[in-house]
Amino acid sequence: MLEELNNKQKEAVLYNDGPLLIIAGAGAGKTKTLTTKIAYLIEHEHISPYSILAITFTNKAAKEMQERVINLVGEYAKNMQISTFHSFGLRVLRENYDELGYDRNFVIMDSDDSLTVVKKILKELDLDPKMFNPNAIRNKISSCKNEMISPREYERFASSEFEKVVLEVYTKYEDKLKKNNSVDFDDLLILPIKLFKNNDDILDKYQERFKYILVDEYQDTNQAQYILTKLLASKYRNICVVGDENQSIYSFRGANYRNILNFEKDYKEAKVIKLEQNYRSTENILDAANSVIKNNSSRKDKNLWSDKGKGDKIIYFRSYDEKDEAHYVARNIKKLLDSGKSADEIAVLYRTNAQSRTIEEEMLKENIPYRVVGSFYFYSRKEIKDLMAYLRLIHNSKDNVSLTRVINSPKRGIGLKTIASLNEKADRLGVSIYEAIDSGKELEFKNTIEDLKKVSENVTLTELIDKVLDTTGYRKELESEGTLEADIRLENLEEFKSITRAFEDRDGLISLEDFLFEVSLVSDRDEYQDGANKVSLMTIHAVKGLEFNDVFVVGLEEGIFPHMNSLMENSELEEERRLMYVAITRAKERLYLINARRRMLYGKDSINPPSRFIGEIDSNLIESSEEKKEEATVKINKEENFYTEEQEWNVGDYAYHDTFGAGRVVEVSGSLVSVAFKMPYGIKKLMKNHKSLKKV
DNA sequence: CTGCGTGGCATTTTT
DNA sequence: TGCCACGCAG
Repeated sequence: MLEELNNKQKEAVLYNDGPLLIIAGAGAGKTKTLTTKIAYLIEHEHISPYSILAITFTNKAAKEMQERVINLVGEYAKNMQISTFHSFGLRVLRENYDELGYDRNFVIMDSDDSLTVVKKILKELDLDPKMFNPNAIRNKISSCKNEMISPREYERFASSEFEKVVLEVYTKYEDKLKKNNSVDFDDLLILPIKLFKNNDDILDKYQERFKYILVDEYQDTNQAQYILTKLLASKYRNICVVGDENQSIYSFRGANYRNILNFEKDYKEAKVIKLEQNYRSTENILDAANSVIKNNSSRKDKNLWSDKGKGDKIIYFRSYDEKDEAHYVARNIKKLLDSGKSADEIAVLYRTNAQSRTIEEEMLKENIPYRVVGSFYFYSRKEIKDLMAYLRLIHNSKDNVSLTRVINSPKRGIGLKTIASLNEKADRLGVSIYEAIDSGKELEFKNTIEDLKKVSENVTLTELIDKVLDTTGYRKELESEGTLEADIRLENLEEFKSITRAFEDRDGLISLEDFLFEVSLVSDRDEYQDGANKVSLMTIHAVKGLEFNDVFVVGLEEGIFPHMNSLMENSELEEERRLMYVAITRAKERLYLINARRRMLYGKDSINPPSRFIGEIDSNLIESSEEKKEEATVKINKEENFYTEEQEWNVGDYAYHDTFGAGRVVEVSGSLVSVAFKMPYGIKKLMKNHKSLKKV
């Protein structure tokens, strides 16, 4: 078992007495170390799998880890608990819903549902959603919850008008969820904490059960996850966390990489082991990653190295526009495929989902097999959400969110007015909307659901779905539409049935309850399957933990990557840089960095200077693509026709100069502007309308 | 209540 | 650019 490990990894596997922090750089064999460690605990330390809790970042990672441990020690290992924080929280909740004041059949609301609730509350409060962005409010509520700030506590912080609105919405939001017998994602972490804090005996039970706790991707834990871990580990202190602060990319949803930097303060007796040998990438790629990340200030010292040799240089290509960029990517992927490389080993990475579109079009044109991971994933499609809402309603009729979603879909002549008055009645009587229904077309709807409830007791889940689609008229409505779009929706519903069937094949019968819970926590990344023999298109956030021979990073422009919204705060810029670090370290053999001189953005043409991250890579590691030179000359000639119109300049504007690169206007006088460029150029006086100077 | 058209608008990353 | 909210006519 230990043979395949290096010394550091071995040390990490063998140390099982007390807190352990494993600092593992990208590609340093972290998963291997963790799985071997678990296997070792079971086989050599004779720890019951039942006492082991391992937390991973995705459900898929959990499943893989479990499989690998089973391979090492056999089926016996099935009894261990490997899950994400959220699934673990759900499990605790299902075992203790009563103490927390929920009904057995509570439901989980996804972020879309939460947003719907927030919008609804704004309406009830008669607040203009244009003045108070529902999304921003939802995010604020979520971050409060993740930092364990209750509405009552938030009262002390809320001073601005926006915050006061948040406070009001937050209070109502919590109230509504409870009344709906539903919980949101954040509750899955917070409610267990509440439970443990208020019931020593229950906490003790879980501490006794999970004597060994392992947490992967520790740099991405938020406050709630941190506390949850701490509570569980505080008795036996056998806690092992693994992470890399350079790969912390989720602070926007409350992750705090300092949790990893502070581990040694929390556990004074902690042992620290660094895994610094990278088994994934060539030296050039690693050097590039290191030279980028060293521009960040707060990090633990770490020195990633590889014995794979220098390898190919990093290829940089500056395209004319986003179409040209996509074309370049497609052409080079074609070359790779023609030379016998597998599509599985190629990835195109971008900062924002919106960028996938152009790439996708080009892949279609060039007939390259591809898949887009994430973005518009299966469970967020309208027809799937509708079907899910029906199923939830059958399971828990108090679920007002699901009810309002489907009460008029397919059309039943129940409009906004009817729903509003039902809502009001329900509020008045202190019951759910479902319970408040007693007449009209609504009653027909209610009867349909009642019938389905009875049906659900005697049929399999897959059969139930057919019944739902038929008796509600949902299928019929789609069929009568006859559009291509409707056909796709029908196909998706069939696809959904094959998922439920797979569940049934796996576990025999699956109950509606188990299914709803299982499905509400699948993420888009969980859909990612190996061996599809397709090129992967995904955001850098989605690619974490994966690796490819050839990686194309597109859109490396100021304002896109690093993203516009992160330029003001240094901490946010550093997060973008970590994102760049993650992107680079996905590549095993070849890395392509690409950007566009101009690009359509929000319907407008915009010109962006190259990303600063490119400049941070030692230039001797980079080779400019050959194609660049030919194309660039052609394109530059083209460009000259475009930019001769008057340019208005103001102090503070960002500018881009063909020779001097990115700069910022420091003075405007007459027909001249003074622009501060990066060293060695410094401040230059230039003609306002010169072709070489563009506003960014 | 429903369907259609328009105009205004915001656009990061997601368990 | 594409989505969504809104207003209007049937």
